[in-house]
Amino acid sequence: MSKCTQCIIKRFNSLHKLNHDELENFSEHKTSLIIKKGENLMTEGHTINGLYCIKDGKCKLTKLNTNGKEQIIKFVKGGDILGHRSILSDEPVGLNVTALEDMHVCFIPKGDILDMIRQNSQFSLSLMKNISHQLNEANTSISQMAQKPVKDRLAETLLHLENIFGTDKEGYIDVILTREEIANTIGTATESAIRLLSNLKKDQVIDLSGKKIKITNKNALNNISEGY
Amino acid sequence: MSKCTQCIIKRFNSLHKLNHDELENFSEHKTSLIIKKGENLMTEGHTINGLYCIKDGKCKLTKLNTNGKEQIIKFVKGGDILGHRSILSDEPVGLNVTALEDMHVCFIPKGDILDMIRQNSQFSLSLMKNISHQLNEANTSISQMAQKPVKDRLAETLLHLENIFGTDKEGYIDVILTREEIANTIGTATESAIRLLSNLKKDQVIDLSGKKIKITNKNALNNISEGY
DNA sequence: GTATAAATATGACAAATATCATTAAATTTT
DNA sequence: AAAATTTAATGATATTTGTCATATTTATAC
Repeated sequence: MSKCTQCIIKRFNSLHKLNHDELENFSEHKTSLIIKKGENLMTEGHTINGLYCIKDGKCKLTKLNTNGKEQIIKFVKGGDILGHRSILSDEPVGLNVTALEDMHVCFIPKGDILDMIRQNSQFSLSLMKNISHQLNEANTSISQMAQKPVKDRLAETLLHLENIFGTDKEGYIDVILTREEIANTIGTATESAIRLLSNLKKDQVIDLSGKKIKITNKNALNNISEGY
Repeated sequence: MSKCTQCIIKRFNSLHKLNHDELENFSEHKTSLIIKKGENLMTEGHTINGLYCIKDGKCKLTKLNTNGKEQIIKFVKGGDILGHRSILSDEPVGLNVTALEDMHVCFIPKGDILDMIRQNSQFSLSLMKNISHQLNEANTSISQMAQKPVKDRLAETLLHLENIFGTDKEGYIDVILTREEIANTIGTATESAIRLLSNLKKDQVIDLSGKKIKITNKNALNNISEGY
C-alpha cells in the first residue's frame, strides 16, 4: 500500500501539518478504497469511525429532505478531507457523499485522528480552520437560498462550479452533472433549471453542449447572480 | 470586575474545560461590556481579535444580502460563545450580531484563546465539537431553505424558537421579534409571514398576543413543518 | 444496430409567493 | 394626551416557480 509520507495530495489539507513520523503512523493504520461512480462513501445518519482523505475524484454531498427530494449541499474533489465534522462533533454523518466519478480514497481511523489532535496543536488548529471556513460558507449559502431568486442562484452555482472544478481544454466546466443535479443544487424543479439554462444560452451568457457547460460571459453571469 | 472562576455561565460552553488557573489567566485579560438592545456586538466584514462569552441576553446573527435584505441566520442567547469561528479561520466576521435585548458580554483576547488551544486539548476538542455541530445545523438549514415552502419553514422556525428560548409563565415563546424579523428568518416577505401567522392562528395551531406567540398545538405545527 | 429506457426540452397551466396599496393598531415622540 | 411614526393586517394583483403533459434527444441494454 502507498504511504502517506509520499502522497502529494496531503498538501491540500490539514494532513500537511504532520511530520514524517506522524505520517508513518497514519500510514500503518490507514486503508485505501475505491468508490465507483454513483456509490456512496458515507450515508446520512450512519456513524463513521474515521476520516477520509480524497486522493482523486469528485463527489456531491447531499441531504434527503422529508419530502423525498435530494438537496446538494456541497461539491468536493481530490485533496479535501471528509468525515472530520462527524467524528469531531461525535454525531452521525449529516450528509450523503456520492461519487460523481470513480474515486480513490484513504481512510484513517478515528482513534489516530483524535490522538493526533491531542499531540499536534498545529494539526488541530488546521482542522478548526477548515471547519470554521466551511461554516462561514454554509451561512452564506443559507442567506442566498433564502433570499435570491432561482435565476440568481443558478448563476451563482455555475460560477461556483467553475471555481471548484476549473475548465477543460475547451473551456467547459470540468464536472458532469445532470440537469436534475443542478436543480437539486440550487433548490428548484428540474424543469425550471433546464428552462433557465436555456435562457442563459439564448442570452449568450453560457454555452451548452450536452451536459457540458461553458461560461462565455462571466461578467454578465456575475451580474445575474447579484440580481442585475 | 467579576471573575471567570466564579461565573456560572461557562458551564454551557467550551470554557468549562478550563481548570482554575487557566480561568484565572483569562480573568486577568478579559473585559466585560454591555450591548444595548439594537446595538451590534459584531459587524459583518470587520475583524475581531477575541472571543465573546455571552453572560446574559439574546441576539440575532444576520447577513446583509446584495439586494439589501437582512437574512437572520441564527439566534443566540446567554451561555453561548461568539467570534471563535472568525478567529479560528482567520477570516473577518461573517455575520452581524445584534442585541434583541440588553446583553452582558465578556471579551477574551485572541492570543489567550489560541494559547489555550495549544496547551489544553480538551478545550480545543470542545471548540471543534461546537463548530462541527453548528456546521451540521447550517447544512440542515440550507436544505430546508432550498426545498421547503414558506409555510413549512415558518412552522419549523416557531418550534425552533421555542426550543432555544423556552416559554414564559403564560406559555408564550420567550423572545420578542417583529414580524419583519420572523420574515427575515424564514426568508420571505414580511406580508407573507404575517399572513401565514394569521392562518396558523385561525387554524388554532398558535396563539398571538401582540408580538408574543404561543404554540397551542405542537403536534400540528410539527406536521406542518414536515409538509403535511 | 435496434429497442428500451432515461434525460432533456418546451408548452400550458396551477400554485406559491411577492409587491403594491390601504387601513388599523401599536409604539414613540413631543 | 395628541401627534407622529412605526408596525401589523389584509385585499388586489403581478410575478415567480412548480407541476403535468408531451415531444425530442441522448444514453444504455440487448
